[in-house]
Amino acid sequence: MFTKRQQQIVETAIGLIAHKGIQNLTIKNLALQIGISEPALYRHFKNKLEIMKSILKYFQLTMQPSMLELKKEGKAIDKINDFIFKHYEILNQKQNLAKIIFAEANFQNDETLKDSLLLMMNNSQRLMQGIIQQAQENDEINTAVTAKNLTRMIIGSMRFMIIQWSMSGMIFDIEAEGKLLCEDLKKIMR
Amino acid sequence: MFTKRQQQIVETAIGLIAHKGIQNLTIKNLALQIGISEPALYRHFKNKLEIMKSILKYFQLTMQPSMLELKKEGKAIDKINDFIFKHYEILNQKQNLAKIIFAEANFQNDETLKDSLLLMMNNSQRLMQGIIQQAQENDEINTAVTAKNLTRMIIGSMRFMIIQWSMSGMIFDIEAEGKLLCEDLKKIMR
DNA sequence: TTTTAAAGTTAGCAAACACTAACCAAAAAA
DNA sequence: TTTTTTGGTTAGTGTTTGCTAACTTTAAAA
Repeated sequence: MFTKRQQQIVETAIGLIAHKGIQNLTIKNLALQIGISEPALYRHFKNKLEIMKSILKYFQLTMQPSMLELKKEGKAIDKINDFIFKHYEILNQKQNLAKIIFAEANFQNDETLKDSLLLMMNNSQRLMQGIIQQAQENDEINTAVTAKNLTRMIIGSMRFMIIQWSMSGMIFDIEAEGKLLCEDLKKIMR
Repeated sequence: MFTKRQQQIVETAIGLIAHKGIQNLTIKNLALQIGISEPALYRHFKNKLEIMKSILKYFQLTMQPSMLELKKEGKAIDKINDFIFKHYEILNQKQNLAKIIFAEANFQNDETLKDSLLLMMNNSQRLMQGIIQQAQENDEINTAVTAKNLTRMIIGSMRFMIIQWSMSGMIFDIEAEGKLLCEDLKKIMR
């Protein structure tokens, strides 16, 4: 998928955006940070847009393990529980990624970027909603709240917690706090 | 607070960011859109950073009516209900603002911007959490879920819905959908 | 009526931007 | 061993960026 150098470039790019926003991602800064010249970057990526696209691809690859939790066999509640845990575990390991994964604004300048981000967002939302819907039919999850809104509460609260975490300078333990959130989410699902 | 021209500049700037991200907000684009020359802009704002700061001020002023709903006297559930309704009503009227109000990434390039955005975010969160906490003590709201996490679910689901709305091209009726979300949020609070 | 201040103009500047041309060294393939 | 490919380099391109100098018009104040 990515060569070692390409992965380094993508990860450095994510770091630059995480630190000072998309306007901080310039070819010059990227080359400087890595310690090679600007033209050398173009041996690994056609242009800046391709780097941006690769960041999204990197998102997808990195978050795949947590998505897979939702695709396993088993009880809906357990799948959602494992999804949340995996999610926070990964983002705790890749904190720069946590800072920009929900910053859709960074990918608004190009239509193809915007579209593929929307696709990723819709995929996870649809998957979660499908699981909840089915579990509601099986009487595993409370039907008082619609599947759509329950999905919004779960994903929304997860996202919001991650944003609070990254904006506050990662001062709290996201995995511990995520565990507590997960417990409370289970309560409203029953 | 703002002169007419300043307000026009701020609103146009919000429109530019909403349309193609922060990288689309340039002095040239701004002047072009308004129909004046670039140097004319500098008669109204010292520099670009002051325009960015004014966008945040404009946020605050615009969302004040919905914040005030939380400061009224009355039942917690009613206050939260009115807060949600007002929120969606305002953002439905100012759709460009809806597109960027939760796009924290746009204000990451400057420390002072980042700080004042964090302050605004924390304020609304603290206010909401305080109301819920008190209502839990009065047995008005269910204590099964902690006030902190209930706040995350409410604000998180609201934010997520607005992001879905703006990214999907505003294809659904946010006020109607917000009403349904509000009903479901009330259910989990009881 | 004269003076002053506010708000506009054209022309242009230095720095930053994404990217290219041309060349070179080292490693891999033939 | 020769050839080709890969991944670097220095130097430089044209364009865009935020912003300024200097001048002009319009309207309010004296």
